[in-house]
Amino acid sequence: MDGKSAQTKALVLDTALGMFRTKGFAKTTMRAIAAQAGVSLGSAYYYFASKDELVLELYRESVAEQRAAAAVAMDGVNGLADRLKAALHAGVDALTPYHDFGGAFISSALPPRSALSPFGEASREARENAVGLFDDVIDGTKVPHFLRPQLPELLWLAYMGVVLFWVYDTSANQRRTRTLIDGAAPLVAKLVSFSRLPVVKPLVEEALALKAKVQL
Amino acid sequence: MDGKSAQTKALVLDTALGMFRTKGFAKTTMRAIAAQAGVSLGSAYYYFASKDELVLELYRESVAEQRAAAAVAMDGVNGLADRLKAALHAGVDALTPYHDFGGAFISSALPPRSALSPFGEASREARENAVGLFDDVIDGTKVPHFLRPQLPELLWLAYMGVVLFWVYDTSANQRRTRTLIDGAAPLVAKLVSFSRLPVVKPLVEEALALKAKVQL
DNA sequence: GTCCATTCTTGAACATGTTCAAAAAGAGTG
DNA sequence: CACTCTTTTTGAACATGTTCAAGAATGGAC
Repeated sequence: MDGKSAQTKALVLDTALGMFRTKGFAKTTMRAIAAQAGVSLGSAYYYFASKDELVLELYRESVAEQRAAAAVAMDGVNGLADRLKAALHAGVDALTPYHDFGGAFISSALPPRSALSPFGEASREARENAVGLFDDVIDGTKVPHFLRPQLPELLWLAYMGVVLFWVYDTSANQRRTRTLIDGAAPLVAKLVSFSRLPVVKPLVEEALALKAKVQL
Repeated sequence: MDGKSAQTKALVLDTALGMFRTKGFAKTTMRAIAAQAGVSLGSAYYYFASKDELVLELYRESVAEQRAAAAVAMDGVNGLADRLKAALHAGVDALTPYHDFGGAFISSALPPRSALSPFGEASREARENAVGLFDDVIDGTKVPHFLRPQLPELLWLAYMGVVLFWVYDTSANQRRTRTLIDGAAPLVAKLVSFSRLPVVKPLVEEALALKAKVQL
């Protein structure tokens, strides 16, 4: 963990991320990463146990980028619908460079055993960061208090769905995803606001109870 | 496509599926499949272009099993909640042998480019079968007619979510998934029935419109 | 039966993620 | 410096999915 080794690790990581961005995930070979970084294949594996671990770093970086971009985009914006819209668009914007290898990412990320799994231990920090993004979204909006504690996580889950949709979205500039965001954000906001109504509230409470009961 | 070749193909497939079930997906090698089936590696690849294609067959088979099992389980059961519950439990039951390599399956299945993608062309037949399952579920229950055409596909989407949850569910016998089904089925039924109410209906209609607008 | 085209079979070769034992470099101790 | 222990580096070796060119088997046309 000394100066020298930390430098090498960072060098390998930067090289890898750069190559992922330009060549895509599958086409970027561990050998090529090592060569370009000027270290041996074995050295690359000394610092990163697997190619997936490299992607995990990318994931962390991307989550941080998304949160930062979302914070900027929401600045001065009021109301849940608009804040949500701004945050999601900013998030997707930040993801854009990775669209081409989104499939590969999902393939590595979703399997439960994977270190990358958004639900797993290794990515807890990143996940908390991502859920925190939706804390930021809610911040300063009116949310029924019985919903408040669970809402960020629910929104994060929904966002995972949006990201999944985005991965599949081959329309130019992912326009369909934009349409989805523009349509879904006001819907979610209405749903949240309607959750106060006597007809709806029990339903929502039942759903929340189920979520708690079923939670990992 | 003659007698002989069809036989060889079926032999390879059966061998593969059997080995997937007993050894798991990752541990089952193309070489081992070929050897056990008594053909050369190249021959196996003559019939199946990739290991994934083998999994696609497994998927097709499994969907058919799920639908059949669900039909039996729903026999004589009335009401959306109960029919849904029965169908989902039967579906998950049919999936049980595959739980161990669910992760591998997802990893192969979800990437958009994959022949296996549940949303892709190659699996259209299986998907239609799966959506048809939820046609069976609705059959004979009271559903608001403005919802009726879209409901099977929506339920299928939700079911995809349940399956994803199931893949991650490491509790004994996937008990958490069972809990989820038992809780979610009545919720969905209530939601469907409430969708008639004047407060809720516009929301649902907006959601349906968005779905149509965004659809692939 | 002979010939040709198609279908099927084969195993070697390839690419790439990963492992590992050995060696080199570094750091601390006397 | 000499010795030892740890950290780092290395490239060969391995496993496995996949490709491919060459050959064998098959089936029809004449």
